[in-house]
Amino acid sequence: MLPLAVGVMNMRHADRLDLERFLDRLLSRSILTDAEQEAILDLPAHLAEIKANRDFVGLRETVDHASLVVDGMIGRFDQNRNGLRQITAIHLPGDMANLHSVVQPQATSALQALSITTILRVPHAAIRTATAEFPAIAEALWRDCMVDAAVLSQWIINVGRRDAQSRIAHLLCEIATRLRAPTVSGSFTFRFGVTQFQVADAAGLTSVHVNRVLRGLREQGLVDVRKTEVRVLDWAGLVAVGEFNKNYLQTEILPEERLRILSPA
Amino acid sequence: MLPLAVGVMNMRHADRLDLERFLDRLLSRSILTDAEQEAILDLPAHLAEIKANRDFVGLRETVDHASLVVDGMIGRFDQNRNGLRQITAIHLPGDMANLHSVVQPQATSALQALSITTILRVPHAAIRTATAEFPAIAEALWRDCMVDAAVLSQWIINVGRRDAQSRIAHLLCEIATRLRAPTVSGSFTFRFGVTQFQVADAAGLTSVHVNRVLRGLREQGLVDVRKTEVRVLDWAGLVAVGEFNKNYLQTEILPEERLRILSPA
DNA sequence: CGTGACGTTGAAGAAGGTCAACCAATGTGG
DNA sequence: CCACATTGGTTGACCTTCTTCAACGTCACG
Repeated sequence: MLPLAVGVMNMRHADRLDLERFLDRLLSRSILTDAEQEAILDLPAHLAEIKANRDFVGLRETVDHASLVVDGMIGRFDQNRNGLRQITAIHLPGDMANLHSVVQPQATSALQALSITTILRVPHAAIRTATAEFPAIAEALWRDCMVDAAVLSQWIINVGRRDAQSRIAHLLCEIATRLRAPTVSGSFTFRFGVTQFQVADAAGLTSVHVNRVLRGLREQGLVDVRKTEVRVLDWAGLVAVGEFNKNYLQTEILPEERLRILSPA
Repeated sequence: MLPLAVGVMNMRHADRLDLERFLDRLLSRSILTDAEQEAILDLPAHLAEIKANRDFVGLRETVDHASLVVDGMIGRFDQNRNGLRQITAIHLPGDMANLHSVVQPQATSALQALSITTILRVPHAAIRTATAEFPAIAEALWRDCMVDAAVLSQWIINVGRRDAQSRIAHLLCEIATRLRAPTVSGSFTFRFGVTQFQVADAAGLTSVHVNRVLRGLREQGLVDVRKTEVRVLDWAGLVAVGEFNKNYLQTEILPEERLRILSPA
């Protein structure tokens, strides 16, 4: 029996670590008391593994849990009548991929793993119980959804008003920043695991053109995008080409700027 | 003193009517008790008139009130380094243009009136008081923000994966539907007041191309877009060209599908 | 009756898409 | 361990869509 018990212990420990990452994200913008933080870490959850290119939430499906990304990447997909696909959002480890489903359980777009991905499913029921007891948690979750919305809105200007090179550079800058990669002025590397097809779906381009643009970026000494990793060669240059300004990601909110408005601490 | 008193009465009455429109919007998706509804109708507010093309919320500005559109149209603007502008969202009468500012007061994009517009400013402080007393109000507001986010995500597939004709047709269908214009199968008309420049900024095109596409739509007998109004000639045709499916707008939620999850009624 | 904002049109060019072929890496079954 | 299939990447030739630039038209308003 011992090995099983240890296994369960490890499992619970791992869940808590992943929830901690989500909690950190909330705490970077909102203020929560110790009891509230504990309530989030105590959320029940179970791990699941999703194979690449598999929808795990279908269009118009009604879900009863939110999905915390643990490892890998998830895309939100829509498509037009010709079957042309468009990724409208990308979710990275630590993100709750469909937090909005807590108040709006019917999905308006599909969720698909971009590469093999592990998620932690958190039941809506548990989240609702926590928010009912602690309204400040609802506020923190609402605010988190609003950060996602700000990212959506940048995505619109990206596909609407930037050329292919800028667009892809911006996308790479955003992912590097959200992954908290060490964006030093020189060169650094982060894991990627996304095909050129998927980049095309995110940028609203064809994979053929993505291929050519990536070559261009490589030849200019800005980035080298490989199948498994991205090697940034000139961060400052990439930021300039992508017109990237990380302000909208709201990752660097000072402690005194964090908010708690709907109920006193 | 009488005329003044009547004036004030009318003023208060008018405010309440406008808040009622906002409340109707909330009630179409959320369940609120009589007391909660009353709390929303009692929100303090004051009218303001905005001239066309005037920013009334600047980028990175911190606001202390939300803006309910009473009449006219408001656009959310972003722009790239070359000054190319992109409208990322349009707000119509009955919409709270920056409801998200309640939990996130620093604006990540600017708000500008598209034509002469009157708004009702509702102080954050009052909204916060109402949500603190009634958490279900917070839930309804959060859900409303999520509908806006679903619209943003459709906007991405619009600019990312549709050609100019589809894109503009989709935009017109969305506005007609959100205005609750009588979208009968035949022809009907709705007020517009948006220049071709602004349509171009919304669609991620140039105004020259918008002009040509509008001519094409007119010649196909689908719509006639004038300066002051849009005359839809063949709604079904326009919907087909724009690949428009109003599901994402969530305007037709049945009473039994409306939600109230974070606190009991 | 001018002036400015908006709409309209044409000609030329650039950005990106389409089609098609081929290559490289990985995985799989015999 | 090899033959083959599959997936993703690379490249070229050609074509379409949209942009750019520039001019001119038209309507409303002071």
